Amino acid sequence: MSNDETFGSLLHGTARAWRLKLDERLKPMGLSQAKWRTLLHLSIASGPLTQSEIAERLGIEEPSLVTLLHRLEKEGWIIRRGSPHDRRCKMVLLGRRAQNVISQISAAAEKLRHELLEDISAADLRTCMRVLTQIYEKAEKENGNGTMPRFRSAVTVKE
Amino acid sequence: MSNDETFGSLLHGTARAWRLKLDERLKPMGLSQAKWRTLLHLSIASGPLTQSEIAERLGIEEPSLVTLLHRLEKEGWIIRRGSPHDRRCKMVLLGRRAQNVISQISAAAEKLRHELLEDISAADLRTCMRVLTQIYEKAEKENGNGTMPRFRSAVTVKE
DNA sequence: TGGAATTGGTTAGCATGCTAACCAATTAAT
DNA sequence: ATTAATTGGTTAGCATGCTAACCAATTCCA
Repeated sequence: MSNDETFGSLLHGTARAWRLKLDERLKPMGLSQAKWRTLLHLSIASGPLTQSEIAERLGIEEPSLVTLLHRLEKEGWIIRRGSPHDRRCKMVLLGRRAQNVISQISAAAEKLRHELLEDISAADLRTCMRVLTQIYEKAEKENGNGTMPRFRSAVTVKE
Repeated sequence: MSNDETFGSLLHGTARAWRLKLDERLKPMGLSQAKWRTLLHLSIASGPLTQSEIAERLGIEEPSLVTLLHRLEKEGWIIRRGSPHDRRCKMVLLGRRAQNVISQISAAAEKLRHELLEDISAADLRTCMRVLTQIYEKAEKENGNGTMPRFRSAVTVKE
């Protein structure tokens, strides 16, 4: 009868476990996932980003980002300044405090990824990523939802 | 340099897309994911569950469940009643309203699962589930976290 | 060019998760 | 048996997500 939600549950649970694990490690430096992901995207970008650009990369809605940025700003992680070109926009850039920990964030994320994936063969990992990408694209399609994060040609294994 | 968070991001995004898709379909009947999952677990269980049992199955903390049950109770989905055996416990059972939609919930969940997975070969799906299970177990291990949902021998494909 | 549509950001109000701190009931230990 | 520890549930307070409604600036088009 298949009344358990096997795959969805597994997918959800695994994503959650991964997130919790990283949160747990980054908590000592005062960062949650929402925060460190924001900082990481800012550091990867070439130059400051607008809020809508950040929201799009994080895959969250603008209003969610607003409060997130409020917290980050209040805690000195980022700086917001108006754009001279478009007075609607606010450019977001990394504050002093953030610049000093970006490398630690990346390192921790990478270390965790390595730990969690080390036992998995490259072939299996590729298959898994391909399947996830397929599911993702299927779920996103005809879904009207314009704020999902984009994945580049994601089938690239770095282990 | 691998400064993007490929796998974690993909995992997270896919889980999110799946969840949003189902939420979207169940919203018309007044149900969010947290709610329908609770109802489904109650319907699967043989007899009423205590709150801590539900929390464990959902993989959330007790306090999170309290407010969730409050909402469900207020809306007539469930009933809470004290246990005669252990006066600390509250038994939770499905209300009238829920009994009438359980089958629709399962059907919608199953339909979505089918849609999202239909293009994927059984072998790939098995591989993917095995990988996810491995990651899950690794992430959960030495993690002290006692409230993660348990996955049975999850490598069973139902497509 | 001047009104209409779009875009960027905000606030308000809610849903859903968390931890910390607590009470009451039960169970374990001495 | 009485105290200590554990367990089930709650409240308080916060973090993080959402939609709806809104303002202001920009862009589009007739």
